[in-house]
Amino acid sequence: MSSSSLYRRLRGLFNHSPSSAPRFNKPNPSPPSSATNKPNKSTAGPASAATPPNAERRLQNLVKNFIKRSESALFRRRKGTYDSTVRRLATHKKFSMIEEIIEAQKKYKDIKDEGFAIRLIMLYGKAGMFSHARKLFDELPELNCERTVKSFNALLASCVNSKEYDQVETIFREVPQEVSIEADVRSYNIVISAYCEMDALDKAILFFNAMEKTGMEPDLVTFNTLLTAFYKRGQFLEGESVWGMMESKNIAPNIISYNARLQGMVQEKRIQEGIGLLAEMEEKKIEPDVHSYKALIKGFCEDGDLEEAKKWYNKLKENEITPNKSIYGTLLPFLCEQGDFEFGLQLCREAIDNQLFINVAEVQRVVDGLVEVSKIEEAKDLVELCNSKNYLNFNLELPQTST
DNA sequence: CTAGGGTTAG
Repeated sequence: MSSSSLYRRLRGLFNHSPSSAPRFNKPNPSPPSSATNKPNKSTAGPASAATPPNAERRLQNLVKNFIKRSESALFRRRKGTYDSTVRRLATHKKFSMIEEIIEAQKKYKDIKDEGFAIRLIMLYGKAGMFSHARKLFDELPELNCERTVKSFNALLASCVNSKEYDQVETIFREVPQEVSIEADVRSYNIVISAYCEMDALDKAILFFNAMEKTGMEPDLVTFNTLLTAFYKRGQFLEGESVWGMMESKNIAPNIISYNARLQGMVQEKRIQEGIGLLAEMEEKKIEPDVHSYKALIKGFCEDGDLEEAKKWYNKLKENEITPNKSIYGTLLPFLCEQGDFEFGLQLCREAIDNQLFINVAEVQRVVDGLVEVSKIEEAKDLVELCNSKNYLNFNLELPQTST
């Protein structure tokens, strides 16, 4: 099938769908729109729900230390520290502190490096402070920082990260003209992913088509964005269309593409096809990962097939993949439902070995089940094991038994 | 600077 007929097919799908007006998600619940922090509610009354004084002081110290430490050039390369500090401040809605930290970075020569500037723009975006991101972007020339499509993309991504969805299109359309920058494939990908996040897949496809019309070639990321969006929402046929389009363009799917399709197949109850897809991945030397196995395990759990679910869990282990919390979260309730508490016990022990945060209710269910089948010693061991782990913060108890 | 992902808060 030619690529253009696939395009028509896909477009057709959308023309006939009950296409609705673009739906914008609610704006960020607390987008700081001005440069100043809102005064705390605590001023309105006695010690209420606002940041407690101790926490407030800790955060102030955090900011002070951060600014002090950022005098060191070595420190300024530590992206992770910047990320985690801003994330922490953002969860406490300390936007003026974030501004303080980021503005303090502008006095270092690093700001002439576009990469550094991009990091700061992205930090504002992740904190939900898009207007600050925009301001910094506008200031780059006077800070002697070269401004290319990369910082434009950072600005656009910040817009999406701050969930200022209604601004994305305007930014995409207007900023390049204002500053003589040309959008690239990444710019398009960011806008497409924004539409997908908004659940406006019809707009995503329209934009995808528009992109093609300008002669811009979609890449692997473009396709993965669309594949994930369709398959995740159970629009399997549309996903398959996109997959076919990707093939016709000779873009080789990677693990992300395959996992998206695998999840789509499982959702469609086409588990056997999914197993076939996993085999295809292996043939192509794209090693299935924890998410690939998770898809199959989930499928078999939903199918009530205990043997197959356990089988795929064992295959995951054979391939030396470390299960994550989602594997246990999928399997444990199912094992309890099926009365396989021994296997449940084994999984709990493993999860704890791996220091995973498992769900207390799930573990309690295993404990109760073990007692029900008179495996009192095992139940007791599990209770003690869990309660002894500080990180879990559990306080499990053995259910009463009639002796 | 763009794609998925079962995550603490400090």
